[in-house]
Amino acid sequence: MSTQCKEYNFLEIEPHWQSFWEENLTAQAEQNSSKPKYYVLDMFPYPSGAGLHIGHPEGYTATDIIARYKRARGFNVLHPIGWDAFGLPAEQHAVKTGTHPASNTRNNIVNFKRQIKALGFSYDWAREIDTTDPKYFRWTQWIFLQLFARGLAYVDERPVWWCPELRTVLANEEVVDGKSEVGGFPVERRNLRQWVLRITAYAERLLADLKDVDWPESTKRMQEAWIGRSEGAEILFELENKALGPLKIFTTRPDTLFGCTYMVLAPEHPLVDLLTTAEQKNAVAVYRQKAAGKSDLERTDLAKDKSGVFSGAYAINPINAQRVPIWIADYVLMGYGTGAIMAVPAHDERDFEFAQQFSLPIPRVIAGPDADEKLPYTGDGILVNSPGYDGLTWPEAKKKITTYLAARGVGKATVNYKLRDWLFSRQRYWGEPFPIAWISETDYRKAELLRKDLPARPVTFSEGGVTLFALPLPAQALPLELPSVQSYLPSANGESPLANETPWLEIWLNVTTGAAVSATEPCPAGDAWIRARRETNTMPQWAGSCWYYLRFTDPANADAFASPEALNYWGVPDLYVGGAEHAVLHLLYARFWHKVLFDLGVVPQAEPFTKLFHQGIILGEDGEKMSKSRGNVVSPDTIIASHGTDTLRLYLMFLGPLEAMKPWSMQQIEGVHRFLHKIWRECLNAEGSVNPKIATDPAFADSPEFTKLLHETIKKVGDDIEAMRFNTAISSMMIFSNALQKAPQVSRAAVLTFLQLLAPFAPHLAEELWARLGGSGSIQRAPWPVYDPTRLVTTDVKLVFQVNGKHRGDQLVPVGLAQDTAVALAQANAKVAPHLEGKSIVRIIYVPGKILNLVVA
RNA sequence: GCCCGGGUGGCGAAAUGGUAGACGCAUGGGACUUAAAAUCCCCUGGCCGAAAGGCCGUGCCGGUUCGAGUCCGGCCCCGGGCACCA
Repeated sequence: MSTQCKEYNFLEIEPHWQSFWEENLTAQAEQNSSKPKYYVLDMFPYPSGAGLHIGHPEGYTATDIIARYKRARGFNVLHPIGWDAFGLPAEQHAVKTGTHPASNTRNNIVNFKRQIKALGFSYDWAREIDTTDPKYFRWTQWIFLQLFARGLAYVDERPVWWCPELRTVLANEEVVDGKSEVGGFPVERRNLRQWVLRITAYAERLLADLKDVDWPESTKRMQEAWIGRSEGAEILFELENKALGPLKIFTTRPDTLFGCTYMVLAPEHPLVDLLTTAEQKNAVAVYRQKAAGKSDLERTDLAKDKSGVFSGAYAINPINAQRVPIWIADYVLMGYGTGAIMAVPAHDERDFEFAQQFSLPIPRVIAGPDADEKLPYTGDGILVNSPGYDGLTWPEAKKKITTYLAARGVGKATVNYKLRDWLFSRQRYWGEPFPIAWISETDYRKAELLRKDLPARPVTFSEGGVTLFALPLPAQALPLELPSVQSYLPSANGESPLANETPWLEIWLNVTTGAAVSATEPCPAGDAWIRARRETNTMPQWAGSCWYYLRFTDPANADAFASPEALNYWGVPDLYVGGAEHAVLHLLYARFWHKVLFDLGVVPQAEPFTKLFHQGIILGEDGEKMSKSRGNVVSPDTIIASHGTDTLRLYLMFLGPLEAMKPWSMQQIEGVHRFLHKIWRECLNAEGSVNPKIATDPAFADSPEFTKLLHETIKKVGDDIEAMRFNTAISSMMIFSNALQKAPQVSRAAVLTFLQLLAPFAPHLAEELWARLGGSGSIQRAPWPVYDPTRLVTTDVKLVFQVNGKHRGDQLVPVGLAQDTAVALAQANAKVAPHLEGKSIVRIIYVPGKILNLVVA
């Protein structure tokens, strides 16, 4: 049932059809369908208090068009949405107001949902998920247990980014230019007990499998760079003080071993204290302290000035037995390789700078093609000053020297990655609690007899001389829910607010069932009960988004994160759309978890996101990034009220290529709005009844040109949707509507077909006009129009005449015109002839139907 | 510094190596109207020209080609990412 409005009253039409669709379940994915499946997914939003940003509907409109198009093409479409609702802003709000983050989150979700519904997206709301729902995070915790059982989770005291303002640690990736990504607060280094996930164990596969996914090349490159694989060798340098054992270094250039004139240890290197000589002790201690006080920002940003201090110790170069001084310098990072390097100043820019500063020798061992390149020389070349290896090329020498060292047991070829293990804990309240209890060694030994899900090696942590063992809760005890707390404020020493909740924290734990009783109560009877303290850290926001795309296939399942049937049928998203800002973080973490699940045999594919697309950023009208402070923010709510969501959707797609960064324009949106008004007027007269130009007689035939254009438009719109070129799809619909307007009379069928093309883009208007023109059922259920290739055939084409490559004229000619005839026509053409006068044709290039180029001299 | 994108009218943009500027916006002119809005029609890359027409034109310089926005080489500018990773 359509509305009765006489004019294009989008404020009446849009809510009308939104409730119609909601009541008639147009968007729900079918269960047990024999249709082919299509799974199209948006990156689900964090429901912030600020509401929907204009960038959200950009990507969401694109996926909605695809979803509606695929449904019309006979696919069973899964198009879900949910909430990535754990996270810092909600918690900071809780800290400020003292209200539970859950209630704030709930309010935000209500608002987001209202906004998203007002945009008319065809999400399957029956599959809505919320990462903070215990029914959901139960499975987040379950996946963590799988990682834990496989030895992929461990605890480590390590220097981490601590943000005093946020009172939490942040992952490397969450720190930008020495400030927190959220809020932009300064961060500092602190040593804290942390959960860490062994993502480095998957480095090779995360890198190799990038070749199998259809992603933007730039995003693949970013992940490649992030993983940062480099091949080289580990080499052992004997120390003069043999009692200390060898010094292990990593280098990608074993071929330059003869050029090593000093060694560098990172200030944090464990050997520093041991090998520093008495005379140097003071200087080294001072330097180390200074280095420790520097943030990484200072260590890298002020990078150009190298600093360091001599340790007083020497190592022996394994290739030529030379004595090499050992320096301590913070340009070597403890976190990469072995935290120690051999310095080859002649062929490494950093070593060169350092050597110059401290007047260390810089002997050349690689000669480039030109006799005397300036040092440092990092290019290709052959070895010199390397007795026994002179004259070899770089790769040959690399191989030969590595082999030589390996044969003597002082070196081996290795691969290093920049990728570090993933810091997985936050000292916060508003996140998934770890399903872990800390217990004594005695109790752990007992648990080992009762439990089969413990890791091969126990995860332990020592503090104040006591070693605690990490016992996972049994899966049946999940979810482990958050206790209610008095204060959401973390303690200043870096412990989560959960650490203050003694009744939740200190417990009697049943090892086999995971049942818990507060330790203030007497210990329940039975052997399985032990004393335990719960883990107080919570998981980072990334956890919930690492696997949500799997939950959508079977969101209500209480026995598994999703059933094998659902996972087999729906698989992974066929298309995943979201911002490029997640190029490394979310997308890398999710790939890691997916591969773990794949290894467990619970998901059938090795990669989660086969096809990925990033929508571009929409700038303000001033061409700057939208921001409150600039006052150039455009809110979807405002536009929906002034122009309607169909206009907004169409405009967002018409702006330019989806992936491009483009400025918003209030003038341009009027053009798109007029286009929709025009379609309305062509379909309906001022009284709101069918425009008399639309032929009611089914025998009425459109002109051949009009029919041809219709079929061209069907083809173009379909092709463009498939290729996600929505802007040109809309152009072609505008061209058609211009023809529609000029035609004195048109068939009803042609107009209905056109409305179907428009329907994925402007579903409300299309549905309304479809109903008023007597289309049967919902336009959303009508099968996608098929173009007739025979209608696209043209008999006459415009042939362009060129003389010496310059356009000189053109003429309408029959398709498949013979070359001789074409040349004769050109010669006879009044505009072409003068350019041929007095000249002879030396060459003819004829592309039938396109161009005839006469080369004359 | 390194790795990706991208530079086309007044503006957003379009163009399997084959008429550069489709489509839309804006500007100007006209029709309708008492008037306005809305709508419709026409013009609109630059220069020369009364016109017909000509010349130039896709960041810059060169090259390949009958023909280059598109391919190749070298630069310049803008945006994004990485950045002492040995």
